[in-house]
Amino acid sequence: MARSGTTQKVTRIQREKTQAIMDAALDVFSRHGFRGSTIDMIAKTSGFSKPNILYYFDSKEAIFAELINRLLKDWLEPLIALDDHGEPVDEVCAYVRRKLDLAQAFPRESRLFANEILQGAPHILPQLAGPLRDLVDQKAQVMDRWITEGRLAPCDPVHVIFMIWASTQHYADFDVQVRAVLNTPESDDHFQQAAIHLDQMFRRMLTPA
Amino acid sequence: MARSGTTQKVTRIQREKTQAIMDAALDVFSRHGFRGSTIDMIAKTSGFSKPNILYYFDSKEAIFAELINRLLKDWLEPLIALDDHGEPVDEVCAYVRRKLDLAQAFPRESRLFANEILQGAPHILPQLAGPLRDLVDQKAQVMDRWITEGRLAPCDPVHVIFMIWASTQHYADFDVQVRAVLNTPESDDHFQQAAIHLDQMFRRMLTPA
DNA sequence: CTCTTATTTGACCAAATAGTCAAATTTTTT
DNA sequence: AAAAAATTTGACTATTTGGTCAAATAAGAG
Repeated sequence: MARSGTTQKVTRIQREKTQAIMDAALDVFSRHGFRGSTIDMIAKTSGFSKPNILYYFDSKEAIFAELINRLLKDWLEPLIALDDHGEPVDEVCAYVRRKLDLAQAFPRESRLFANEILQGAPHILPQLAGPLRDLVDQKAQVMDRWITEGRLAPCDPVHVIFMIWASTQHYADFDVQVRAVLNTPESDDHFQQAAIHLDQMFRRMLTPA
Repeated sequence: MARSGTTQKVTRIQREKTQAIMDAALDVFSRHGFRGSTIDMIAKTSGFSKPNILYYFDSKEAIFAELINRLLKDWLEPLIALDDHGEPVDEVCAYVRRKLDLAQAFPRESRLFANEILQGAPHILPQLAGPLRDLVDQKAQVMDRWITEGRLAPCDPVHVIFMIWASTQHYADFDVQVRAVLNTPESDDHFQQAAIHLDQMFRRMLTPA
């Protein structure tokens, strides 16, 4: 018996299988969204039978929920790491860089998140209005202080944060479009270009006159 | 008999109904993506019966295709309007403004497009690699000329365009998240804030030293 | 090795879904 | 007002889908 959330010895097989299933599910959900994905797709991708998958997870819903909850933690981390004792412009640019690296390293996670938000965030709206908002407010306050100290150019910190999210995640979420426009079906070269571009731009935006 | 694409007199009812169906379909597809949407949802949203919808469109696929093809035209227009005889920074900022207005006025279209790209652009990849790429290349050349003339700050024009797309569409596609973070469930106030913010930022990015 | 527990799956079910069709109804034409 | 054409829909089919279950198999404890 696996499944239930009660305290129970977790076998090696359980650990490995749940991980493999979640990995396959990430593949599928990130491409097709929740409603567009089927357990059969996850079964095929992972190589396990459908009943076997449902032995480890109660439902399709449960797989998705588990995925997105783990995701949210990693998602906040780069912003948490923004250090109010650091050099303002460098700190923001370092944050941009961390977000871009995350988009490059975890494009599936980024797309999963984008899909969820596009569909109205049915699973994580509370977390957005709670922990995420609190974190953004807190870091926006830090940036406001930097502005009054004349160490950061005047701006609307929250919208700057939106701009960072948008312009970094774009390279993961709109990957296909980026590749089509740049005519680079293979290779991740454009991430290097993007890193240079974004650093340059955010420096200009935020360096005090 | 409606349906077939051959030349045929189009009745008033045909015009009105196809329009109503496409409007309902936009609602549904933009929220759930292609695979996550059902003809029944479109039927319920539009108030017509399912067979009635299939009287006007050959298939679910056909409705989606029609929607996304019409969309693509409107999508390119703001960039086409970027005038190479205008004042560089003003031109780019005007483009930003047009894109943001579009995101505010047509959020469903923006989400539909985002959904399509997220899923790998199965329906419009050729258009991205064709007309879109050509247009972007052309406008990037204009911007490159402005840079050599010293009328635009040095930058990578294509990535600037990506940045414009990302940061404007963010307000439509990630609407739920924006509202959650700003704590403004109602009202479109944040679009006004965004307009000011984006104009300020892109001016700083692109005004020559 | 043997007993117990954990894992795996083929066969199945009920609901949802894309799409069909003939018959009924409405609109337009004459 | 008829006749012809266009529109509408209830009932239907075949397929897909989320999920169940009992029986079979594999792992682990003693």
